Amino acid sequence: MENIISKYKDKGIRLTPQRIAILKFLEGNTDHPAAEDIYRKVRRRYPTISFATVYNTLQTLTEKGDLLEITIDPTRRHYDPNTTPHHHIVCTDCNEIMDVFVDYSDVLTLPSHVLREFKPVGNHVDFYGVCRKCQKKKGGEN
Amino acid sequence: MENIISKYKDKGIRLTPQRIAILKFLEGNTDHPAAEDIYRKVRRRYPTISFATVYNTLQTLTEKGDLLEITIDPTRRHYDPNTTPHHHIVCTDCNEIMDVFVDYSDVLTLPSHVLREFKPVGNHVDFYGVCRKCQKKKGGEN
DNA sequence: CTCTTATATTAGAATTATTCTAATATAGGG
DNA sequence: CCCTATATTAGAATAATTCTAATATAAGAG
Repeated sequence: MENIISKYKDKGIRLTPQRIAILKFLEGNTDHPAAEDIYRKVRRRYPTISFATVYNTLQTLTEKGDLLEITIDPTRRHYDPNTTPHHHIVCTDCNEIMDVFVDYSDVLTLPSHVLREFKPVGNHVDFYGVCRKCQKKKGGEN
Repeated sequence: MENIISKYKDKGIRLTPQRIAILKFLEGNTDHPAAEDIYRKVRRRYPTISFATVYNTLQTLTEKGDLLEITIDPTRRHYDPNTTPHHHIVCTDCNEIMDVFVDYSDVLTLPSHVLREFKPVGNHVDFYGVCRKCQKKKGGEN
């Protein structure tokens, strides 16, 4: 936590108690929370926190490059404090998301006619699968 | 168009004029339209069509496996009538989406600890880049 | 060709995620 | 300890999608 504070002291972002709570919740979190998950958790300690604060903070962190927005669930944005390049596998049944730490950048090459139209700046692989819990659930349905 | 009709005759989906109009709009379309794009277009010929009809039809087609939902723009779902496995590159500036027809399945392997938790069923690569139009626009900003 | 009914369409309301607003509060440098 | 630029807040606004329940119709049966 001290590290969080020192990390942001200079970046021109004010460390309010609400922001510190959000940062603490996010730090090391691998659950890929949505804004509402963060709101629910932080509200336990700061009952008057508003969604605007949560969204503002998430946007600020994203702009500073300390948070990634994950667009893999069509119903809501998820956030990932791990900003090292990595990928995700989502359960097609329950939408659980797991990290995939493999660097595919060498093999994800683009054909020249695409490169003629786009200057690539990054990539992200969405894997789809069925998690163990849902495999069991489905097996039981037969 | 005859092909569309015969294609759906048996599938247990009724061919209403609205659905035919949606199918015709989608057939061969590579623009990755959102529901609203489809609604606007079809409304020109069927001014009373409702969003419910558009969404219902898109869902039906998706369930029949004849349409793909693309989750790459956090603000809305896009649809792709090309159901052969392929990928997309999105402009980070204007959100234009272009198809990428490359089969990466051989190289997109997953580590064993992921395979222990998930049974993979597919994958999709999101490439991010800047399209030519926006490159020019940005160049002009300096 | 007409009847029948299961299925589709419709207008509009409801829901849900996200953004906006404008009034109030406060972090943190001086 | 002040000052003020920035943050927080409640609540309204917006926008995509889903729901509802009344009405219409595709298409198979006769």
